[in-house]
Amino acid sequence: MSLTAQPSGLTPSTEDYLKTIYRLGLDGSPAQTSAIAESLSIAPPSVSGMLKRLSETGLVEHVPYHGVTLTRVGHHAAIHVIRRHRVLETYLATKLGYDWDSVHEEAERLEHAASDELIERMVMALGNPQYHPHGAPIPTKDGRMETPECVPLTDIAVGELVELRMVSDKNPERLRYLSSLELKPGISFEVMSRQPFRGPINIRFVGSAGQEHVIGYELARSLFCDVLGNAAG
Amino acid sequence: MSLTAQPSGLTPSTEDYLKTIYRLGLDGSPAQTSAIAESLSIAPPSVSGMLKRLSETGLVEHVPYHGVTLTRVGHHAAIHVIRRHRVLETYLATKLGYDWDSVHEEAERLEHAASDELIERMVMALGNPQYHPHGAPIPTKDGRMETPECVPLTDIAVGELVELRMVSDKNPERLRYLSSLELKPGISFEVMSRQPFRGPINIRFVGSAGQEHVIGYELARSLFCDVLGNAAG
DNA sequence: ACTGAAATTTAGGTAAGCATAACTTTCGGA
DNA sequence: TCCGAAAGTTATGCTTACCTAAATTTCAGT
Repeated sequence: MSLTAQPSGLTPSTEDYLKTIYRLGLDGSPAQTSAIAESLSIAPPSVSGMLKRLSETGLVEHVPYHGVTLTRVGHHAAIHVIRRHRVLETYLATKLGYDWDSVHEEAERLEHAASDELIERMVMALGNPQYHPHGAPIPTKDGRMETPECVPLTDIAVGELVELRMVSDKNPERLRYLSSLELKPGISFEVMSRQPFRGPINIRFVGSAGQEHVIGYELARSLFCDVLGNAAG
Repeated sequence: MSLTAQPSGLTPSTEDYLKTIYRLGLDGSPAQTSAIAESLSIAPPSVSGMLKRLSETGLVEHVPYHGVTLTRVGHHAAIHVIRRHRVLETYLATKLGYDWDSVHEEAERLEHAASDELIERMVMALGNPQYHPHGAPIPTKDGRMETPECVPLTDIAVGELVELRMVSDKNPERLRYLSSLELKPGISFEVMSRQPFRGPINIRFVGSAGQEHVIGYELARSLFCDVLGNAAG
């Protein structure tokens, strides 16, 4: 009994920090202390303290007052956690009937407790999936992640025909709302019109029904799409 | 993200203590500090400290120098953890192809992270099982546990015909060994002979093959059986 | 009843992770 | 260039949960 050490050898808290620093660093710039603090709902001084420890263990490169980046080791560990998280989400949604919008919270806890063996067994049971239910890519076991060339809906011009690939939102309410509109990965639609000044975007589903929806700018920023072509063409 | 609090509201450590105190108190006597310490691989003074905290939160009744028992609340929490543990073990073995002997370690970690919703979804997927792969009963959602009237193999007389119900051992090597002898819950055998002074016990499987095995006393203590009747009768 | 070994608790210390309050650094704008 | 707000860090303290060493309590055997 006991031996409640994490399979990864890292603490849950450390894994959460690595994931967050990874995500905030995706644009190429170092992650800021305050952004990490906000993302994890932790006070900034606590983050400073943690960054010091992470830096000492060689997981991150911290330049005081100038943000933090992952080392090669830290990057690898972050990808590993993200793989676990996304496999768990996929498994929960596919095999255990979880709603599309409620898997995140459960996976957030299990990702720290699940061994690699469990994750690989789930991958096998799922038939080696490439994408998870929100459309995000699942990193491979050896730490590579295909980054599909998709673009936020806010960057797509009127008249374009697109396929929704990925919804990068963690708010269950918003996910539920999108789900209620049938805005799930895989669906195709056309951008009908756009209001200026970060205004809402009008879309129409491809197909017989051809329902129209108005999407607020904020929400549209988290809808990533593949461009299929111009509807007029 | 973050919000890595346990679904139960109790810390993993607390849950481990409650499980252990439950198990050690099954014989009706209070659990001793040193027994808890040994079971959890923790130094006795650490256990004393933890018992104080558990006592203050009302989960246990601790009489210093005289052992500890679970309060009603603590008992309920312990059963809850055991249910989670056994459902997880059953699910891992049944649905994800885990070996009979390797589920324990994985369940030991997941039991602290799995929400009630996950556990109930697993129960549904399994078709509401009554027993887990080692034969131990799974407590019901409302905290009741059928205690089958089974007896350790060491208490069974020569000539009795029994069915193996439950293997209460956590050592993977021993479990593997039993597995290799086909000594799994559900199998029936007859007690052929017994050596005195805690000596080994000779058994023969019921059926065409009728293989015989010699079981050491220590091992036999963890094999719990239902008595089916007298083979000679 | 007493005594000594075993069991247990108390005393004091460490590390991880959080917090708040106070200080320091950075950087844009006058 | 300098100044002040914002961002970040240091200082300090808390809780959980572990440790070792030193006291204390219990209890069996005389």
